[in-house]
Amino acid sequence: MTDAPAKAWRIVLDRIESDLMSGELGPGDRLPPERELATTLGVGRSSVREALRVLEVMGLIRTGTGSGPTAGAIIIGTPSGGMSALLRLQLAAQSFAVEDVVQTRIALESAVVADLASAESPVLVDVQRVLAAMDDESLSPEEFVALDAQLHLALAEAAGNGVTVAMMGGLRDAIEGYVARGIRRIADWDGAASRLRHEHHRIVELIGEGQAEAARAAVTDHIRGYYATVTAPTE
Amino acid sequence: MTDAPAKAWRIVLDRIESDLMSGELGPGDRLPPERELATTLGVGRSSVREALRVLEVMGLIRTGTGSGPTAGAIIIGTPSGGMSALLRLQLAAQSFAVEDVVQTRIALESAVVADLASAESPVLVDVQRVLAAMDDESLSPEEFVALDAQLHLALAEAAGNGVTVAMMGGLRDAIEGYVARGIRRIADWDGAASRLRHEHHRIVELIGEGQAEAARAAVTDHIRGYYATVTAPTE
DNA sequence: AGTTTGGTGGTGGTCAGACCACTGGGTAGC
DNA sequence: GCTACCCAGTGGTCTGACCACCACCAAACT
Repeated sequence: MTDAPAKAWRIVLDRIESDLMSGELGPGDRLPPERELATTLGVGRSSVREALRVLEVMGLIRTGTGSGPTAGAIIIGTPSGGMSALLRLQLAAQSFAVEDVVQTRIALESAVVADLASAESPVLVDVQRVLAAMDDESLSPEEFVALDAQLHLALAEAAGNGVTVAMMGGLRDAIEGYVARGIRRIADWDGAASRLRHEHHRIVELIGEGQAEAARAAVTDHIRGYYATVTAPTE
Repeated sequence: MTDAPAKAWRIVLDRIESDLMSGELGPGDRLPPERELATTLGVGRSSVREALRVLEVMGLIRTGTGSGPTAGAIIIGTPSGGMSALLRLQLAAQSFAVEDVVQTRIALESAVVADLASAESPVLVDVQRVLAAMDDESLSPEEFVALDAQLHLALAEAAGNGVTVAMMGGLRDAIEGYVARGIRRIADWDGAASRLRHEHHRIVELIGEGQAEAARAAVTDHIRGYYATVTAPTE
């Protein structure tokens, strides 16, 4: 009873995970060809492919046809892709509520800015660059939203926490559909954009001044107001 | 050039995601049989299986053989495992650092306790139950750690944020291996356990008193101390 | 009648083989 | 020397087949 026959695809997945943890495989390395993996592990090629598909969607590998350096399954760490795919699907399955996603985003991002504000000399060049780009008042709503995503991600990256970056990116991607739908319903877009710009500048300012708690509060209000704006009906 | 031929398995994945978002599919529903999906979408069964495998690993569906209510691919209501699988793999691939995972866990959990402390009358029955169970001094380290995981998860569940619950569970699972390895190296286990017990009680106490900031600080110290204990060498 | 037994159909799980598209390098021809 | 072609290796896909499993049900048995 205890020896449940391991599913073939799980054998492959476990083996690759084990090789990753032992250092046998690392970023940039190429996995053996599917056919070779199949014979080596004693499973069918289709089972190998099922495992590789999981790794691909989770953003661990990138597959390419043909020959040469870009061909084959290559280990490449792109955590954001897998995270957003996971969150988006669970959101679609109604396992997650949009409100919870927003709240979690606040929790993460407020920690990020508080961390940045407490840092000696945070590196905010990317943040400042995006911040300046957003000051262009001729931006379309879509462009503005895209830059907004970049800005918040730049903040997370400045904090230097890869996990938080991935999670924040995933959370934002997951509800991108909701945001895009809400954007078009905003009556006073210029006013809303102006307010968001001001809040962005204020947050970065507070970080620079080292006021962690104030920055945390500002980010909380900013995000909550952002989603209130895009979800609230105009009528 | 613009019409990149969509990969067959992505057709399946997109279709299922679309059906989920439109409400065509929901928790508890059963997906069509693999063979039927294949003919319906005009792809091979192997491609369908690759998509289903992704959904399964992500914790969205559960597959079962035979016939009856447990057979087929069924949409899971409460997701679990997907997040931990993703984080564990990314951790293995060195895309994530353990330190970042710990830091992110602190960000989430401190927000949870602050939220609970600010709540009118948080429902902490589960928390209290686990807390009491952990007072048993005859617990083995393994049992203690398992209960510890339950306690922290119970706190997240009390806050009522499904996303945070999933993320915290995933973060903890992902580094379970590190914890388990570190546990065995602790010389003064009884002392460490005693300290952790005291901190747990203190945190719950602060929540009850509505001291959000103090609870946040206590949780931060608690988690950081926890990982410092299990990662620090005994020598 | 009630019970046991065996069949039956539908499900996922797996494998083997085949073919295609793509890529890069080597080779034959110019 | 240069160009064009062919070739080998890779992932991507489909097809067909077989197995294990399980609920249901009819036939056989008691």
